[in-house]
Amino acid sequence: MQDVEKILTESGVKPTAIRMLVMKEIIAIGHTFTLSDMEIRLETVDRSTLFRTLKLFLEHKLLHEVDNGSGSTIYCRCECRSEHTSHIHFTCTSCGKTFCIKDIDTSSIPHPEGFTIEEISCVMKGLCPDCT
Amino acid sequence: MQDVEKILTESGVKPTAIRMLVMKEIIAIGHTFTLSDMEIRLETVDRSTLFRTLKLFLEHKLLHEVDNGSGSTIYCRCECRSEHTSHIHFTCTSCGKTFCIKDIDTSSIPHPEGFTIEEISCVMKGLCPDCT
DNA sequence: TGCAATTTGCAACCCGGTTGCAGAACATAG
DNA sequence: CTATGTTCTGCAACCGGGTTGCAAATTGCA
Repeated sequence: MQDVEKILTESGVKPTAIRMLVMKEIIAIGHTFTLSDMEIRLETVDRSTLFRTLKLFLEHKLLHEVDNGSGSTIYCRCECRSEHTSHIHFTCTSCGKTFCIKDIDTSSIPHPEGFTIEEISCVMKGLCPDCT
Repeated sequence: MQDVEKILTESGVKPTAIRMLVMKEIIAIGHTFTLSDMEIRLETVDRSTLFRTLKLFLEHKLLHEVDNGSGSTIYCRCECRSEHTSHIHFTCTSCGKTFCIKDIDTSSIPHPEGFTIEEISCVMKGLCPDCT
């Protein structure tokens, strides 16, 4: 188990009991998750507190957001959080997990002429290696 | 003005007054739109009726859906609706319009190893030619 | 220990999407 | 032209995710 308190303080987040609990859970989950996932796993913690905690983590780069078009925000704590390359995400239609595909950079996607690109969001859906 | 009634009947949609009104508005808009856009433009028509009408149009391939991660569904009636290649979409951060980029096929995006791809959703954000 | 600042929980709201239901419009048979 | 069954529409209400105001609890520090 990584030192949760250290992770928080190093990112400038005051390590309250709840925040450490949430970070511990994030690490336990391993892959991506939603606010609802967290609500279910940490029943004792209020929805709004979880929301604010995850928002704080986002601001401090402890997490990043993935948009897979499901409508609900997906949070992800993967190693790429310190890098600045934007990458593709993959959502498995069988197990529901979302993955960061770190080895494909979005800059390898052809750019349309006449448009100035600021951000690329690319999500693939299908079967992950475990579900194939 | 294209013959709205003909467009509907040819797709197997019964051309009621409201449906013709909606289709006329879709053509007038020209680019993409949301349910809320339509609500504002056709104030006299009920939200649920518009919702059901657009859903019907989707089913009959008179429209297609774009997911730009905004949470709300974007509808689009572009020429590509008859083609089966999936393409990239672009949302302008200045004027808010969403465009279908028909000349870039999503199959040109590198695929990750071990994953079976069923669907690719790729949305770029930035400035459109008009706003650059 | 005491007080100010921060964090948390509760309740409520917003917004987009969606549904059940009843009445309106329509189409068809007699 | 009327009666009947079907389809369409509007209303009201609900759902789920996100978000906020506020008061109570907790925390940090003098």
